[in-house]
Amino acid sequence: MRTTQKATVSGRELTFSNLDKILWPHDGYTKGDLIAYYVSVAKWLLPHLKDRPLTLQRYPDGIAGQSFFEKQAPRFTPDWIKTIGVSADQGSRKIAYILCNDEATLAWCANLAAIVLHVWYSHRPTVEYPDYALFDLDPGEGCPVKTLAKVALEFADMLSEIGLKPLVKTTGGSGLHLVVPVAPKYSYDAIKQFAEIAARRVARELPKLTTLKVRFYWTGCRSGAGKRSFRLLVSGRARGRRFR
DNA sequence: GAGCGGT
DNA sequence: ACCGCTCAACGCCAT
DNA sequence: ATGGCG
Repeated sequence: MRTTQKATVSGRELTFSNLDKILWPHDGYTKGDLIAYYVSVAKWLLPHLKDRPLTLQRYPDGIAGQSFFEKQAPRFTPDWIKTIGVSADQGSRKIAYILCNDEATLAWCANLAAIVLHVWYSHRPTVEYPDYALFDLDPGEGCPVKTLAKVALEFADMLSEIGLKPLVKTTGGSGLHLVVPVAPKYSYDAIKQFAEIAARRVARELPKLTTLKVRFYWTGCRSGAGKRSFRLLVSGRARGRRFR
């Protein structure tokens, strides 16, 4: 049986379903908990989502079940939810992405068991122009956090020297992110090229003879994977061989 | 999770 | 009424 | 090559 209940989120009447459905079987957290959590952090989260094309990663059967991604806003999306139509490439059809600009939209997404939210690196109205580049630094096997941090900070220094203002962030996992804000006036392609050059320089200039094993991924463009995204594997095992 | 189309 | 399908698009790995 | 997995 499917239980529903109405609730008002920042002035908007929403219908939630199966609030007691367990999405985290180990911890017992439910879909209701997910919604409550997202609402509770909305004040800090929303600024990062505002006006950015959103892809939902939904887990209707919980984190142990199968997930799926959803770019196109579902047909049943209420009309008060803002969307933005963007085509992946010239000539391909537009996808109407959700813009999660308010608490009610966030709660509505959470009700769809959208545990993970992916946003583009650009926002309306300059949706073709990223406002940051992102380097994902993953520790290779046996790479201690300290080494990873050292590399991140040196990388940041290099970028600072050419006038950028990079930020080093922790991630949910074991890696670090280097976020590099840029003026929204360069294409995804241009930013990608810059990022590749920067990553290659780091690979060249950083101590190779230490047992350093760090991977730099340019997960660049837009959200998650996609035609315009590009991954750079800078350093693998001994003496950085493979490139992609 | 929700809607759709086929049985 | 119920079932099966869709909902991104990569690289990588196994057939 | 093709298909499944993450």
